[in-house]
Amino acid sequence: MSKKEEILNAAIILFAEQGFNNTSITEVAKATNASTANIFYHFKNKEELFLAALENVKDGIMTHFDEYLRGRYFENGLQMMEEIIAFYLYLAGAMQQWFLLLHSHYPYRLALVNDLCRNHLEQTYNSLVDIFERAVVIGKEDGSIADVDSRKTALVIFSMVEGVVRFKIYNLYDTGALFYELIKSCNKILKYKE
Amino acid sequence: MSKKEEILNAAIILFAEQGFNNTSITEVAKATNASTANIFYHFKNKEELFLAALENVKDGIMTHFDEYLRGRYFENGLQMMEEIIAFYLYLAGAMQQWFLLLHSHYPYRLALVNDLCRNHLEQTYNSLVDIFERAVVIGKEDGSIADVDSRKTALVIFSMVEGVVRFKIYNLYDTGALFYELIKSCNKILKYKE
DNA sequence: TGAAATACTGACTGATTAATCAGTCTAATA
DNA sequence: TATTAGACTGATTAATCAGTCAGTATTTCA
Repeated sequence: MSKKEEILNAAIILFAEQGFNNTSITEVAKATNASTANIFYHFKNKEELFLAALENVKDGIMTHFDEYLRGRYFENGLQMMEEIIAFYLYLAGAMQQWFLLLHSHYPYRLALVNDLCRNHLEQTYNSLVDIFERAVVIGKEDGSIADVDSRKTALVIFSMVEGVVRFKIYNLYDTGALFYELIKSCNKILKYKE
Repeated sequence: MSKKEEILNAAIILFAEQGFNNTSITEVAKATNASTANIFYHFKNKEELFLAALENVKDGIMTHFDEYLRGRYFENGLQMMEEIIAFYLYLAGAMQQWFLLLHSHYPYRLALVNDLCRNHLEQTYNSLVDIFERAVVIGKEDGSIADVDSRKTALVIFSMVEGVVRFKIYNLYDTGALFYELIKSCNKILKYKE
């Protein structure tokens, strides 16, 4: 791993755990045995380091999902949705820094004035909702899912899962005990037509 | 309004919009035409100011919900749940600063080392989930809601609503268009037994 | 080997930070 | 009117911050 990658990985963890404004360049430097000047050699300024971290998180999530989905066979759309949710919750636990970074307020504030930041966030979320939507569309075709609005239903289920992820990474509720309830609720939303 | 209350209100807005670490005491002072020294006269330090802000948010949410629920009549538990969700989303829009503060990472990090902070967060969320649970229990009694696990179902629905609130305050998706889908999904979760 | 490009550092700067302190103002009361 | 307590301020501090710069290692390749 190059020094640049090392700095980037340390930045992701520190920004995620302590926030952007509470993480100093000196801390990132100490964590990687680099000088502060070296960090500014690899990254123009602190904001650009954060954007690189956010992009890295985006790529990481996408790569993991692509790898998970590639070549995998699902019985039907409903089962696909269940497994996607399970994988999403697994990933949020295994790569907690990524989701802490995505759940922090800073990038959303930055996105209001920085196009690159807005693009990273949009791409991340749209790709994820797309995966959820794909499961709904497939399920509607094979009959395992009722005739619902694919996009909106995918969004509601995604927001439900994101709510649980937030409880998990913020230590609010024991989400392990909530998992089966989440899957059951998802099933009801998808199976029944109202 | 006393100077102390004025400072507290400004602090809530600034902490919510910019985060704890990105808000300086000087900013709070400027916003209230006070000296920085005066802020430290009313609040021991910056952290205590934040805790006072968090407590104020907790009290505000509780007061608004108490007022909303007091004397109100609901047809049945299912309808009560629908109206609670609608009110929660209304409140999250009207008092956006409160929910921005509650969704920021800082208080959850502070809660790990500060009992008072942990208590504020626990009280806030437990009170809210309690309200959701009450609706489920009432609905199970009057037959409008199926025989589900009251607490867990309340938690899943609450996390779904919190997910949508996050989308709303972070400007991620147009949640107005999602509202009816949210209510429909909630209905399915509560009406059907699996 | 030597030169050029890349990677890296120590020392520094001006700005900003939370917090302190000695002392002033104001309003109520005795 | 004199006393006093609470509210408030200006000036200051030591520490920390992001970012700069001149110069030194290290690597690459002709």
